[in-house]
Amino acid sequence: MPELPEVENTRRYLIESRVEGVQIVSATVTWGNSVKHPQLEDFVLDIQGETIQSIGRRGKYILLNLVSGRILVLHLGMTGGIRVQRRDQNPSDMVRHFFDLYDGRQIRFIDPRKFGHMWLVDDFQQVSHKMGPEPLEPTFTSNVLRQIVNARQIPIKALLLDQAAIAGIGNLYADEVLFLSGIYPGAIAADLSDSSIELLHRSILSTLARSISLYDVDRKALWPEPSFGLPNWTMKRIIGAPCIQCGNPMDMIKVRGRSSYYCPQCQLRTN
DNA sequence: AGTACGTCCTGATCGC
DNA sequence: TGCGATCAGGACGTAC
Repeated sequence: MPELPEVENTRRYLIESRVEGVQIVSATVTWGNSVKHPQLEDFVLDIQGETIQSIGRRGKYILLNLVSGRILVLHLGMTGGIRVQRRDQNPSDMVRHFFDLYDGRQIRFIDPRKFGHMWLVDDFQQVSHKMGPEPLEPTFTSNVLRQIVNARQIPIKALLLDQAAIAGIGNLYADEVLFLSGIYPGAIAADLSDSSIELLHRSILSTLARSISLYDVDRKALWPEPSFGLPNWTMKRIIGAPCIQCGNPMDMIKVRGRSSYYCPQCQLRTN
C-alpha cells in the first residue's frame, strides 16, 4: 500500500532527518528473506562503513545512494515504513531491520507483514530492469500516456498496476484515479478514447501530487502513521457505500485478482 | 501478448 | 465466546 506518494514522502523524511553524509556503522537484519541480493552475509558485511550520499526514489523503491557508488535499495512492500530514531529509543516489535548510524541514531525498517525487500547493488538495473516512466516527471505527458495505453489489450486497471508500464501506482491509487476519470476498471486499455486518456492523465498527476502535499503540510502524515490518514480517498472501498458523486452504491470487481472498487453509474463500461 | 494462479506474510474479519 | 478459514496486497515466477 505504500505507493509513489508514501514512498516519496519517506524519501523527504529521510532527507529532513539529515541522514545524508552520515556513515552506517553496522546493520542488523532480523528477517533474512527480506534481503534479495546478494547473499545475506555479504549484505550485512558490505553495508558496514558505507556512507549515505543522497536519497533517491524510483517508482516505489527508495534508493540510498552510497559514497562507494553502490545503492541500498529499499522496497516497503505492503506494510513497510522507515523511521530514524535514537538507538536508545524503544523500537516497536515490528522493526525488522536496523541500520546503526555513526551519530547514535538508527534507520529502522518497520514491516509487520514482511513483504518489504532490500538490495545492495552497484546498479539499480540489478533490482528492476523494466520500469515505466515516473508519472510526476515533466516528460510524462498525456501523449506518452496515450501511447502506453493504446498499445495494450489488457484492462486499464491492470495496466496502471504494471510497474513496467507506469512506475509507482498501486491498487488504491489506481482505483482512485479511475474513479476520478470516470473509467470502468475492466475497460480494455486500447479501447479508451483520447479524451478519457486525457482525463486519466490529469487525475494521475493531481492525485499523486495531492497525496504528497499532505506530508508537506503535516509532518505527522508519514506512512504508515494511521492517525492522519493518507489521501482524502473519494471512495471508502466498501461495497454498497454511496458514491460521493451520484449517491448510488459502489461495487467491486476483481481485475486480475485485485479488488477494484468503482461506481457503476459514474464509471461506465464505454469510454 | 495476455491470463491464471501460486508464493511470500500477518492481522483483521468472517462464519459457524 | 472462541476458533479456524479467508482475505488483502506488491512483485515475481510458472504454466498455459
